[in-house]
Amino acid sequence: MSIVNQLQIGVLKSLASLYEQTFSEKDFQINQTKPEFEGDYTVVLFSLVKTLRLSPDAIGNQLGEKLVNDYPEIFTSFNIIKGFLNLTVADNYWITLLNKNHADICYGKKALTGKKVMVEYSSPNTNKPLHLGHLRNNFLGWSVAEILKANGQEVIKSCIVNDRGIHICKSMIAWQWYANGATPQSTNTKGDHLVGAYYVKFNDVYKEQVAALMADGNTKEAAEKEAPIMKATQQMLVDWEEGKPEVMELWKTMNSWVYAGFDTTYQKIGSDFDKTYYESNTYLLGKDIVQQGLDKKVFFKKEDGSIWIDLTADGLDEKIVQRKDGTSVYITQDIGLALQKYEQFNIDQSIYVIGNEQNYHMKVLQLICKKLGMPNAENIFHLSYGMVELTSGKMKSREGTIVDADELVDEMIATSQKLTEELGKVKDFTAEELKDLYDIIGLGAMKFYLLRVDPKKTMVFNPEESIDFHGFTGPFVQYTHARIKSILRKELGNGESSNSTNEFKSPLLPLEKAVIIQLEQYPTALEVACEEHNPSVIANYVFNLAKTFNSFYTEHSIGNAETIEKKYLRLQLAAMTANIIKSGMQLMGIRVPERM
RNA sequence: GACUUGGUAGCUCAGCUGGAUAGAGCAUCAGCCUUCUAAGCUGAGGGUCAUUGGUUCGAAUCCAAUCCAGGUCACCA
Repeated sequence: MSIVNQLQIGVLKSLASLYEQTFSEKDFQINQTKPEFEGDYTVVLFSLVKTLRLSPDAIGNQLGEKLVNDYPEIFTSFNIIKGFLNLTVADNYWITLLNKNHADICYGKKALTGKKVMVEYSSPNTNKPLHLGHLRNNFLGWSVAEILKANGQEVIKSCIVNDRGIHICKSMIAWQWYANGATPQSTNTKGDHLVGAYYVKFNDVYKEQVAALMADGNTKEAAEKEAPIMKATQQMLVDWEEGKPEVMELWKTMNSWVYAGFDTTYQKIGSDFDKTYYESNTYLLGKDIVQQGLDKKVFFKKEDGSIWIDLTADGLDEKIVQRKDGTSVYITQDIGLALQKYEQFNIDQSIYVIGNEQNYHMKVLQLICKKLGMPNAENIFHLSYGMVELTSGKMKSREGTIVDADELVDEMIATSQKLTEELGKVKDFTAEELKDLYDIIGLGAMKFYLLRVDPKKTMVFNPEESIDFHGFTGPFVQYTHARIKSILRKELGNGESSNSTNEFKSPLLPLEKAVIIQLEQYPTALEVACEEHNPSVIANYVFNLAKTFNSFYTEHSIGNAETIEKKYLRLQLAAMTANIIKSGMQLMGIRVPERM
């Protein structure tokens, strides 16, 4: 149990016995004591004043007295300043904590809860390569999945691939017309980039054709409809739905190129999935549900035969669920897939990592599922994240300001290589070790940069800032880890960590204590990150821990500590810091090097 | 227009279930490498927490209104 929890319980018990009144944790607040005051944790007394009709000083004195008396192994002294009861936690409490947990690489992780969750993320389209926005999505989804696991949940990572539809046909037509049979092999191009290039080509040609038609006197609408390349694309979609062999073959071939490209990227960035859905398999799902919905009178049919749901009573609009020609729309297959997920995997919760532009759509989806009486419909959770913008504004494909994922990854790795070479600290590494190190640092910097911001918020990607490896960055944290490891190697060899059960007689120094207090908070940070589905909680935690440790590190020597007891204490402290840094960074998919 | 999210230092972001003098990184300035890795550390300057009003012993935090910015409101996905 965390120290804050223990204090909470202690205060509750003390209040009950002192005043014969029952309180709840919400009746008072516990904060970490501000550095300018003496003490470690603070109980804010104001909120108790009214109900107890006593002065803050009186309450504080009685409460402080009782706590120190009843829990001598935890609290050693207290002081009261202006309604704040500051308690000092016993050195022994911290030392015991260190002794017990310094070598535990699972510190903070929770036992299995039995809860089963699916996290869907990534959701790429097979007509263009991944970009910066996908990276935020991937890192977020992956990290949230790991955070849930660390909190004892069973997680299935899933991905829905958007592999069909008019946009896919666009790149297919353009390839057919202009590629002369070019393949990834013949052009030495990554498959997803090759296909993406023809998607761009489509748009260029389309624009030209529309302009030409308008010059001939057509209206804009007519021109957009009549442009030959668009007509051909629409015909191709019809052919695809009918399963016309040559179209299917082209579709399969081009998709296979894209998948090969995606695989390379996913492998590089460390994204993986337990289950992949393909829209070409799921787009017909949900059709029978439409009929059920009609029977249940959740849906209604309009005169033209289209089927709708009326959500106006819930403050939303009417929404179509099936076209008049009987074909299903986007939301229909989403309903079908949502149901399938629950049925196939028997999950308790379904998390969708999708951009906030789809907030309305996801609200509608959940509401429809509820109205249909689907089990667990209330456990559909949209993890809505903000867009990534550039310092110059939004990414726009038309203006060529899309930041390509592969290029960005390469650039980050190149930067880490350059910096590593300049610093020249790992000259004895083999070529293989070096390559691995550049990956660790470059990818670590990128993931940290994208995960350190609250997912809900729109964030700005600044290229110069992203390749700065100082301050609030992944490499800073990695560096702290490497420095600790270097000490541990020197002091302990490659053997076990220090596990001496010395009695530490000298009091903890402020910086020693500051580090241990933060170590103690890791389990709480894990819980918060889980509840909020928010990896930035971990990023901030791990950064602050590293910063505190670095202050300690420059001020006090570990190898040449004042006494042998101090040396062992500090070795434990360093080891535990390294373990937690490693564990926290792992939750974000970031590796930490032994040296850098 | 309706719904929705946001507005905190020059920039990027924490803090938001109300508590002590609002924090961090970058940038700027001044220092610290013959002792465990300087990708580090110490310090300085920099704020009308969008505005106005309300609730409260106490408001960046809660409520209301206003201003500004983003998103959505498709028989697109």
